[in-house]
Amino acid sequence: MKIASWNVNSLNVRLPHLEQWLQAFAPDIVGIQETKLEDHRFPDSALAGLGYRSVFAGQKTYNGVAILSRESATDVQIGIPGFEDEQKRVIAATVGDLRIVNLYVVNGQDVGTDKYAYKLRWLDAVHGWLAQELAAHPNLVVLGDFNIAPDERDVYDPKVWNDGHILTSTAERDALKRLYALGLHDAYRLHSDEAGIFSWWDYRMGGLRRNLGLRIDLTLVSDALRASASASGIDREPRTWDRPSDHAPAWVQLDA
DNA sequence: ATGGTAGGAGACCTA
Repeated sequence: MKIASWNVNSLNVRLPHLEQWLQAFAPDIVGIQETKLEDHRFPDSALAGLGYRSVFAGQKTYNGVAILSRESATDVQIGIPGFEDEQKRVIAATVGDLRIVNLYVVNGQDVGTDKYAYKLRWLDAVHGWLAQELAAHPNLVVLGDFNIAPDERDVYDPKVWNDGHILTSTAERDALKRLYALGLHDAYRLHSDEAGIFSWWDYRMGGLRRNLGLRIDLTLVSDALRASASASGIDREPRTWDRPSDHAPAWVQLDA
């Protein structure tokens, strides 16, 4: 069972890439972020033609999340319960015996801004909710664009990406560690301590060519799933295609 | 990285 996360940066533009990648990689479950599509425009019939069912929560221009799965999804939750938020950043669903939570974490703009404060508030709300989700669903996978690089191995230059920078500030990394403390594990780090493996490269400055990237797209598995997470990685290939998303898919393999 | 590119809306904002 392969489970993946991909920020497509506009599903309208990237649908051909998504279709090509679904056929090549053949994931069982995929969390998509930044669809930037209102629900009536979601291409669910095109994806059904490839064997994937879709649940989604979108809006015009920004944000937008979806879960694609070969098996049907049930108990769909949109947004963080009890947390008022106009931005469509969260969708969760049950697929088979797995609970899947797909997050498009707030970017935060710059440390100290209102958007940064919103990011920390938002992450705090996610923490409280995931504690409840874990209690109800021990087989939990939390995946998405976390907009946090967990540690120095996950950035191309720790001097640039330091405590004063969004995606790497201490408060953001501490918020991620609080999620780990619930009993969630970065699947990639279960099997690799390699540095310089990234999931996002800036469109500017030849970011991909020079490998100036960050690993901010994560798949977290709960304690109960930890032993079955046999492999995890990032599929860099779609980032090399013509007119790509700035993110590559991150994935985890769960054995039965 | 006080810079640059991409997407989408609509004559800037977000990333």
